[in-house]
Amino acid sequence: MAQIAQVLVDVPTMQTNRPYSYQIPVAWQSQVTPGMRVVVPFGRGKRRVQGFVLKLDETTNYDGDLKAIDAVVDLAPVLNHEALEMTEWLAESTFSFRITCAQTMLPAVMRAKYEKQLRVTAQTTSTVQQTVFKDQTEVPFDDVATTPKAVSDLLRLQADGQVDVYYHVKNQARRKTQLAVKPLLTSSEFTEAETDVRAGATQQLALLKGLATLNGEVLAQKAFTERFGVSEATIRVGAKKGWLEKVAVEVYRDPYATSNIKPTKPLKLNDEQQVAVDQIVTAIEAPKTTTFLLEGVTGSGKTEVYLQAMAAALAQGKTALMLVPEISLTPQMVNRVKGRFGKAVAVLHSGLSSGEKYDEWRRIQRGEAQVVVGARSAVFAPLKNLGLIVMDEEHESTYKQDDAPRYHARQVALWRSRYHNCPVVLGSATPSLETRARAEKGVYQRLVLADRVNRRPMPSVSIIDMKKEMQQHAESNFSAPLLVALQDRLDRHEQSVLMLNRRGYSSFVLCRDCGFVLKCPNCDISLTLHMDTHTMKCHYCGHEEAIPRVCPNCHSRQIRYYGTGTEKVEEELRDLLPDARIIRMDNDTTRKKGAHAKLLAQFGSGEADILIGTQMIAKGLDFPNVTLVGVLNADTALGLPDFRASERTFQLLTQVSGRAGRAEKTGHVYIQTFNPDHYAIRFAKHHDYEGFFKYEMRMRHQGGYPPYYFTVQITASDLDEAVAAKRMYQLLQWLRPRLAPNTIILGPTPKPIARVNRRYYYQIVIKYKQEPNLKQTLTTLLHETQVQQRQGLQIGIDVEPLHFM
DNA sequence: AGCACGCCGACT
DNA sequence: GTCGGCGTGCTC
Repeated sequence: MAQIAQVLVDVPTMQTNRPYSYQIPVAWQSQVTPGMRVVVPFGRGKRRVQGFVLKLDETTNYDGDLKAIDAVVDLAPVLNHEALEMTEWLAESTFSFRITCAQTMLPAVMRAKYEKQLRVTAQTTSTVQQTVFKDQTEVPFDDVATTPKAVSDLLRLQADGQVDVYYHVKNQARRKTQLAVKPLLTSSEFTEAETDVRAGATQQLALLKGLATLNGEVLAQKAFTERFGVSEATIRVGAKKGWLEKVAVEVYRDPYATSNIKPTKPLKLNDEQQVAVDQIVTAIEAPKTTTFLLEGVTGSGKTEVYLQAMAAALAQGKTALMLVPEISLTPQMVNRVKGRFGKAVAVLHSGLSSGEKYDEWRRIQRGEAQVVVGARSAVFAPLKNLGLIVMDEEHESTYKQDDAPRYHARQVALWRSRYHNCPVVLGSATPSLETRARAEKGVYQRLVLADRVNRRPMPSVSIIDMKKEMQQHAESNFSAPLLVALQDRLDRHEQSVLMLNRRGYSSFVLCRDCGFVLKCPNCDISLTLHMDTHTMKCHYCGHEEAIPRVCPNCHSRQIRYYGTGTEKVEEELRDLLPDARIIRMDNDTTRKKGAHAKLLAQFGSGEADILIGTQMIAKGLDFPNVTLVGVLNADTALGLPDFRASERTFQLLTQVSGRAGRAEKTGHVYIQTFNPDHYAIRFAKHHDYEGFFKYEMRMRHQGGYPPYYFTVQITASDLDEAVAAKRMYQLLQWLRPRLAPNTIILGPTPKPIARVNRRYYYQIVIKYKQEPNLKQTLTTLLHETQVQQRQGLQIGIDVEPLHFM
């Protein structure tokens, strides 16, 4: 019997990024298995932390005294064999801690919360009882230890044995239970009991009849009272008479319980779709680790291909995972999948409460759900026997996590497909260059849906040169042609969608006399005006202050807001088209849970003529009556110092164009831009992905960027700008001789937003073709910089970063 | 991370 | 002398 457990402890540092051996108490030796959470003592004090059992051993090569596991948190492993292996791989490939990776794979509520408490002991004197504990037996350490003096006093008391330090390791995961009625007699016994009750006791008779019909099954109390017309009071009487027992049964928090979803049937496929489905199904049945790139314009029926391929996986007795960008995980999308697969579907996205996420996760874990639809982190869904992984809109940057572990869901999906020996389908109308290039080389198998379902034509696109417009009209967000088109749609009772590209753009306050711009005191960026709260906010650190009435610099009253927010656009449009009914969708109006869906539903049912929004309206929505799409500022992202700016602009414009004319009415798109000749905009006008791909590949080749090179970004930040800069130059010196001669190192440069939260950021970008020792080199780097971490210097490594700013 | 240990200055 | 400041090393 294994008596030693290798435990990964919840202490995210470089030094503790390895398993520690613990003695398993005899009583638990048959119970503890790899993948379970445990509570272990760690460190010289009385600290206790949560940990994951990685493996069991008979022996250990640690020659000190082993400590023993304090508590076992789970009855069954929460990380299976696959997850444990994935932890190792993920930590190594993203340069993050194993414990962080393990926690990332689980619902947030399964992360332990720690509370340091002070407890009374037998030696506690009444004076201490009064001063420290008041009338409690336990107080939070931080409540008492407020000053250095108080801390040293407490330490003395602890040495005296007057107080005891205790760490609570709290599992936040809570199961929801419901009161239920459990019959204690058989049906015939209930029928017999009817003769025993007093004449006229109709309620009790109803209760007995009800209990008899249950045939021993447990039923929720609420359902029982409704079905049999018995009051709670009567149930209490029944419990007293020994007829029934009130029990708590576990229930899942089902976020979609009240929604009424109609079952859907598979649609008839066109030839291209059929070819795609056949190829994928062949790979599922083989089974074979194949990566498909399903390339299809908006409206070409990619989703139907996914659904039918997923159905094939289920038919094989396997499971299916479908990843969708957070933003397109709309009720429409969920309903479509739930309509096809019903109760087999679990949904995971950020809109769920933490309890709902936990319950959905458990349904998957227990094998009660065979289909998972979800955003980025759903890629870790504990599905067993995976038959297919689908990643819709694979080019979306939300698939990359911005903080540690900085993983890309696509990489995780590919890893899992190798583990399960199953195909992956990457779908997009505008694949990322990396993916499309791999398809070109034959690494991925390309499937193309060139036709739109029903042969609908693509919308026509007009490019409007805003430089010319500005010369002719006063400063306005709306060009003359766009306004005419909007008025025309109003007259014809058709709907319009207007998109304001917020990337690289914001409304800030500027003094027209001295040019002063109000900036965040902590960060290096201008504050954004929020009319809803009447404050200036920093989008990076959350700093908030009042809107200035006079310029803080020159005291002029000519301080105005500048730039464009959705609110300002809405205001202007109400002026220009007073009769139009307008709905605005942005972070402010959709913050509340369900607001997003509600606004879309309003627009869908024709309660408004025009929908104004940010990027969030570019995806997933499909309204047949929308015949006009306007992009107010196509090129704000083009000015950003990022080699992916063109790619993002092209993708966004193509995507938003797809919102026009999805039904029998043809659509028209107006793109307002200051760069009408930019290739990203020209190719978007002609819906020419191939043209864009070829052109952009040439640009990437010239610039030495992905997919021709791999990239790694190293960031250093410090409260002192000079320290951050100096360390980065030292790092460059250290790095250069360790890397191949043809590897390019860019920087160090201050990040475009150099200061965030009072810290100064510097970055180095490594571009390489072949660096077999890179992993080792960077790991060494992390180990060597950990000493300086104490002094406040933070080092971050991002493999294949998506944002270079 | 969080804790103990150890080495220096300024106080009862 | 000792209290407590912080730099350093270690956690099974």
